[in-house]
Amino acid sequence: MQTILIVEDDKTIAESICFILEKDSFNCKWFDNGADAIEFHKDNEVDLILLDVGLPDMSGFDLLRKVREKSNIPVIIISARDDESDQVLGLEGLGANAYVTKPLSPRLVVAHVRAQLRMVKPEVKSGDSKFSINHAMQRVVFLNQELTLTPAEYKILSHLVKNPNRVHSREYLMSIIWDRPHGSDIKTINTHIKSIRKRLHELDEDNEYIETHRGIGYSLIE
Amino acid sequence: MQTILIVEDDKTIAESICFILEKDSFNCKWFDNGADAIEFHKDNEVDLILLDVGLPDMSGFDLLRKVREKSNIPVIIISARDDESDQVLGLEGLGANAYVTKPLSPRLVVAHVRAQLRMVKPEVKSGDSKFSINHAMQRVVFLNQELTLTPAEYKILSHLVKNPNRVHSREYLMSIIWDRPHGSDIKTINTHIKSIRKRLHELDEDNEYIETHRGIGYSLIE
DNA sequence: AGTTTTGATGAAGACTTAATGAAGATTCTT
DNA sequence: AAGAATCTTCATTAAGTCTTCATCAAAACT
Repeated sequence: MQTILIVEDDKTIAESICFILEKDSFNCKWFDNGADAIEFHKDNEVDLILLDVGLPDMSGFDLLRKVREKSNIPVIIISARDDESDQVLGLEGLGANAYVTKPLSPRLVVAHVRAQLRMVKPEVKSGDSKFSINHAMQRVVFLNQELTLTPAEYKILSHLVKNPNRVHSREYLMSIIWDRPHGSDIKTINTHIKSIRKRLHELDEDNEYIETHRGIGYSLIE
Repeated sequence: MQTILIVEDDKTIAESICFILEKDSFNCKWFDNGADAIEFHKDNEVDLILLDVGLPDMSGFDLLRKVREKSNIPVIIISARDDESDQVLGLEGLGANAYVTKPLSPRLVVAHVRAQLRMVKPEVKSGDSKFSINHAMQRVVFLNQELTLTPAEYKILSHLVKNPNRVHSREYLMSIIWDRPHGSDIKTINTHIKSIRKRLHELDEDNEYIETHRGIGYSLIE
């Protein structure tokens, strides 16, 4: 599931876009101000940002600049101003990837989102991974054996398998386990990772597949 | 040199876009009809297509369909019609990557072109630097090897890599390490730099990449 | 050259973060 | 409601990291 971050102070617009995106099975996260959005982006995996340039607390361009310090994900700018110089500044100078102007149709926005994500994810499916997922059975297959996992373990490991070779923050992994906010300790993840590692070691003692990234989280190595 | 294919029957528009693109050191090829453009695309390397949907001999969407049979290069659609359903059809159905409507400013078109090409070729690094950043893994890549860095080292080095050839004061580098004020000795930076240098020397003994600027700070030389 | 200032270096100790094992709490099943 | 499985928390240990300090080396200044 891909996460779209929408930064837009107009609740109506945000909600209608979210509605369509979620129907299209995207995970949609809305913020009505830049500061919270930056905070979220810092700790979470975001696949694309929809950004209104006219925010109450900071310029959308400032936000884009901040985001670009950390990642290269596609950013689609939403603007009321049909002003060319703004567009050029956003696109050219800061690396936004597309530009839509208000009034906008949610369907068009979703089309843009899809167009961008299609570029970014060329779906790298290589056959030589030691992991695969048996969706129907809700099992992770490791070295041709089906692992016996608890629900939480399955959620974490299958996500790691689907997105290998990148760091996943503990916060993000937490959000995968529960559907709704749940105020429990971040260290819970350590324990789940521990038990996943234990199960992997039962089938392959010698290798470490889950790597710890101090201060951040974990990644699965292929 | 990257080649842009322009398919546009309005000579004035085509010429002004070509003019700016070529000034921007793109190689620009113009066709006023779809058939010739398809012919050219078949036998030549094209990096991006600018496509007017209102062509005399065939629908731009038909052309896009033909192009997509062969390649996945970015296609930017130029349209006089500001009609949503057309946009969605082009973007979603056939895999266009961006959409601009007439009347269009050549500068904006170039901005879109750059935005798209940046996505496709993220590894174009002008001076083919020996450094790059693997965001997903939160690692700095040096001479094609991923460096093992502590969090503080990663923060410092990745910042230097993103902003090479300029001096960064110790104070500033300190501020990068911590989120909140932290009253510790400025000389801490020296120690971090020392250990970064040590790691770099493990992969390249002979060169010094981090330069000391007495009384100020450090810089990374590309 | 001699003095002063600034940076490099290596190592020790303080501090932070993660792994571990086990116990308690919660949820699910029967 | 009992029992089993699972999830979360906790205390402890282990590992890794940051900062400081003392000492040495290099550069700048007189």
